[in-house]
Amino acid sequence: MKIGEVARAAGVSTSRIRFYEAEGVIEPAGRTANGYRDYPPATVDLIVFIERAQKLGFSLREIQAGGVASAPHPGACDALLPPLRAKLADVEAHIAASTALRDEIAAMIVTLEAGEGETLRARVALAG
Amino acid sequence: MKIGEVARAAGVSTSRIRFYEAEGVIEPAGRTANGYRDYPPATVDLIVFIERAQKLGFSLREIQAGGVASAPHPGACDALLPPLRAKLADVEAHIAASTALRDEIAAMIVTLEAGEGETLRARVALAG
DNA sequence: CTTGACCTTCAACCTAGGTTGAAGGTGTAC
DNA sequence: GTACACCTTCAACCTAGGTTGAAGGTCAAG
Repeated sequence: MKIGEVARAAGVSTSRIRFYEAEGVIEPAGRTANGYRDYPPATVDLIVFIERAQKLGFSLREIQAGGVASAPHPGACDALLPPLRAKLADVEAHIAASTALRDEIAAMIVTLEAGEGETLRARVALAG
Repeated sequence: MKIGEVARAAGVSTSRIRFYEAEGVIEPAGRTANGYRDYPPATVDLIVFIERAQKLGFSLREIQAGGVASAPHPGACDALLPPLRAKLADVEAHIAASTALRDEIAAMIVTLEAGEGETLRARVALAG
């Protein structure tokens, strides 16, 4: 598949695919006689996967390190477990912090509604 | 307070404080006769607050738009109510998204632990 | 044979959130 | 009177994840 075909199929720009390749996130494409990149069809799924992983909060470096691009056989996917567990812990901490923030903002609103503006700054400073 | 004092008290660099001021996230400091910035002590709390909000996923622009820096005297604090309410909704949406993300990551871990590496690609591709 | 849609490389630019460094003024202490 | 910490501005640099544009090669259609 030419880069444009892959791009359309995966819903990304061609420049992004070249960028991924240059960064080593996906494997270098083969080349046709005229020098055009020639991708295997699986590249489309791979790019969709990468997009998805990014949305899950993984950086391209993490995705690359996870060996996603070169994880053909089941065994190699095990490399994804440690970063996934770490990410899970991150996200859980984040949820806890966000929940605390929500409560705090709600409390600030109550304070303001009660007309006790002066105490707001103190509340903000003390919280967290 | 001079910028260095504020920086030490808040645990940030002086360059960062100048940066915040330049970006309009905090109000411009007054100046002493020799041209040094002169901050009110409350700036320390404000910077601590900004740090905290950032850690929870708010951008400087959002913090700025929230009018945090210009929350002055009690009366004007009412101006904070609408942005605060908006922020509350944001945070709640954020929590919901993070929770969904957590569940998804947990599901991926389970898939990997079950040794079904081949299905990971499909799961990831289909999710979201 | 030229038009238009592709493809190539490389370099420059973008946002976000800063840091680093050069060049210079200020203030206090010995 | 000079050393040293502190302040000023401004410009350049950094990572991340790309996009945009210039300059040019390729290919099928009309």
